[in-house]
Amino acid sequence: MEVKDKKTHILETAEELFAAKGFEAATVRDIADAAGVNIAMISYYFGSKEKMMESLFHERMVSTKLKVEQLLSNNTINPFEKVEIILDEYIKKVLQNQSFYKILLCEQVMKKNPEIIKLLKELKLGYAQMFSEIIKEGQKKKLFKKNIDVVLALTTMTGTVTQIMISKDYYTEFNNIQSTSEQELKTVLHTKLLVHLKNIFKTILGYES
Amino acid sequence: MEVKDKKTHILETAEELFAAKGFEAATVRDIADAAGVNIAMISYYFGSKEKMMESLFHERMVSTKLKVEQLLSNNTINPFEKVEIILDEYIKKVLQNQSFYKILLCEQVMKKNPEIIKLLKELKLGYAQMFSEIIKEGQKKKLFKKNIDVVLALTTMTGTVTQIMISKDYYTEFNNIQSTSEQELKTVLHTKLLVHLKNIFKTILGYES
DNA sequence: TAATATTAAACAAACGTTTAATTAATTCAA
DNA sequence: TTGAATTAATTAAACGTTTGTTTAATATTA
Repeated sequence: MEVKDKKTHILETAEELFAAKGFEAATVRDIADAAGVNIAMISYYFGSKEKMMESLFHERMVSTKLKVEQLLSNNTINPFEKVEIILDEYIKKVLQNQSFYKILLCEQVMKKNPEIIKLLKELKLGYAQMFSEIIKEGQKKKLFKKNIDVVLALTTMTGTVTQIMISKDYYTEFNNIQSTSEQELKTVLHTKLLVHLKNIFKTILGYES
Repeated sequence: MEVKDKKTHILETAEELFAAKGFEAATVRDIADAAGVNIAMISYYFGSKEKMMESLFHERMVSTKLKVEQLLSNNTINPFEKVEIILDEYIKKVLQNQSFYKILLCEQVMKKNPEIIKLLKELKLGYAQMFSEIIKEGQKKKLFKKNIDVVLALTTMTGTVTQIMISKDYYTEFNNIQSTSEQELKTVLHTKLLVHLKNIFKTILGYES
């Protein structure tokens, strides 16, 4: 196996264990064993357990920014359709990368690692800035109402999706959903979340289709 | 100091440290030092660190149930007003007990302690059941629309409020809010959240005032 | 006097990290 | 293309700390 593949493999293993047990409870021995490598390889490759976590965040947060900027500059799509795309992409992203978003959630609670806090802040404010421009565009075209609270709107998006992720067992149990596969459940949740959030955002933005 | 006061004091100290550092990272020495008691007192009073955490959950989750049942049986309040009261109470509760709700969030992610999972499940399903009855009442009176997704609605409530709690720094920074005190910020957030969620719930429930 | 509360010290186990030795891979003049 | 020289990867073992918990002695209260 190539070096980069091996690093990636360790990082993916660590990601799952961090999400399942938490950063402190997931020991380097756990991770090394699960990844099938010697315990010393973690210091060798990443420097330390903490830096391994930072590597994970760098790795996962690079892919987020690109698509969005293309979306912004596209003038053939109307503002609410852009919002719909953002909702769709975000839901997809969270459901497909649940482990990372669980870690992200806990890191937001603790705020312990300064490097991660910095990354998170960039991401959040960047996201808000971008969303803010879409809203301005919609307001200029008289499609959206005035005085929209950008952060509060985004909070409802991230909050709702994240909350479903960590409590989907209750969702399936309360609604008597017997999904055959995990992938099928994701599809159901994606659809329901999208409809739900689209309606909410119509209200938030004052948009009438 | 009385025994019960001392236990409570240790539990409150532990609550803050669990929220700030996470369960694993907050050591019994940290907690004992911060509480000003000998380290052995934690095993003496609670049995273990894990049981101390369970004690905390028992303590904090008792107070939740009472008020709600009174609300349900009150026939002088119309269903949407009941929803408004639930929103108001929930926002207040989270903002006033942020440490506990941070811990709660992380525990929902990890799902490690079976005793806590059990408590959480009871609480969540109970809450959904109660909310479901209010909705049925509203539907019977033709105030609410049909086919309302109870869990998804509650998810937006808990998700939005929780998310604001863990990212209020971004909220204040993006909106240039220079609050003089923490209490004042809570008041502002409470008001904004309540208006925001009321509007969302009008949409979700199909309620027109 | 008996039960309870509190203490400092010690406990074994587990933690993240490092070491020093060994194996594998790469480099490059002959 | 070969084969010694150099670098990189991998290992088992050990490192010093720190972990949660317990002990046995002492102080306090009932």
